[in-house]
Amino acid sequence: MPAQHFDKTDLKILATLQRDGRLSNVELAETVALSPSPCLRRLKQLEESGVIRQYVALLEPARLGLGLQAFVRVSLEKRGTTYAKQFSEAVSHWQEVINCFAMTGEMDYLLQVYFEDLEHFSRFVMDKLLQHPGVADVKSSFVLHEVKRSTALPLNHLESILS
Amino acid sequence: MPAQHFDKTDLKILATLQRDGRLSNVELAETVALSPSPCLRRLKQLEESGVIRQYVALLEPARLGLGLQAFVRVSLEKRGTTYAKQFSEAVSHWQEVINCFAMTGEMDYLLQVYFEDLEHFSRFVMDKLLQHPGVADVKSSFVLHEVKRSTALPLNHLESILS
DNA sequence: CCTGAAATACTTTTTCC
DNA sequence: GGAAAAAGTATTTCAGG
Repeated sequence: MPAQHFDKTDLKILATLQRDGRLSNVELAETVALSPSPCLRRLKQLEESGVIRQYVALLEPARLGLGLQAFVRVSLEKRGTTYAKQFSEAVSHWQEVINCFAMTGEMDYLLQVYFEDLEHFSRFVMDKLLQHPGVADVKSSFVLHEVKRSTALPLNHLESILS
Repeated sequence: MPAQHFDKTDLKILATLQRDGRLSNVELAETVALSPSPCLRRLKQLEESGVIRQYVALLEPARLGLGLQAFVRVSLEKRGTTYAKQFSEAVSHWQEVINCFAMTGEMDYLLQVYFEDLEHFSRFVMDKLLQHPGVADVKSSFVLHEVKRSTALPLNHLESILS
């Protein structure tokens, strides 16, 4: 699954949809300087190839009462892969956890989590994380403010590949 | 900007759009068991109130040649707020940086970054991060694999508020 | 591989109940 | 909140360059 062949127009389409995922095909075609039919052809191809994974609405955490964002570093006791599997399974069910990555370094997992307040956070750590079998260590850092928040991946490294 | 008043239908709309941001109003209305007109009324209101921040397409990093994901913890020398402002400004221009948070704890900033490979990563650290005035320390961890990847915020904590 | 045009099908929007 | 009508767009296909 290496990078396929994209031309400039493909990259424009991807860049545009990363900013506004609700554009109609006609609007998209305009912004990438193409007529609707080839634009739609390309779009379908990009969707089917899996480069475009999903279209989503991004919500504002603060407006939903989720005023506290944190990153939690978790390490597990090493007993084969049993704990790891269990932990992955549990994480996928915990709704506070938006993202979870298995990491290199001192900690095994990095969790990105949202909470209403510190009490909510405390319950999460006490009742879920620390109750979970194999969890050896938990360290948390809280987000003071968001300097940059985005979902858009860089694409310009692909521009050099094409003419 | 605390949580406004949402009823069950509002929450269904938000939950649905978090999963599929391209649904038309008619489709959305069907899935939340409402007719199109009140559904559109609610949607517009949710958009204008700012709960819905943006609609985006999510791309697949691996398909774009971005096989290396990392979290970089940065601390700055403490000299008033000058360095902090400069750093925030720089970060917003660095395309490798998807997210940047000012944090509590040992490190001042946590950066989520994507790279083609280790060489690309190395250039970023050497040429950008370490060249930047005031950067005192840089520590990196790499993502081994994604256990959970999402953009959907939890909403069920709001359900208890309503009847 | 793109353009343009034409037909078809939907969606949005509005008004009223 | 629902229904229906009207207007406006989008999608899709096809012929042609």
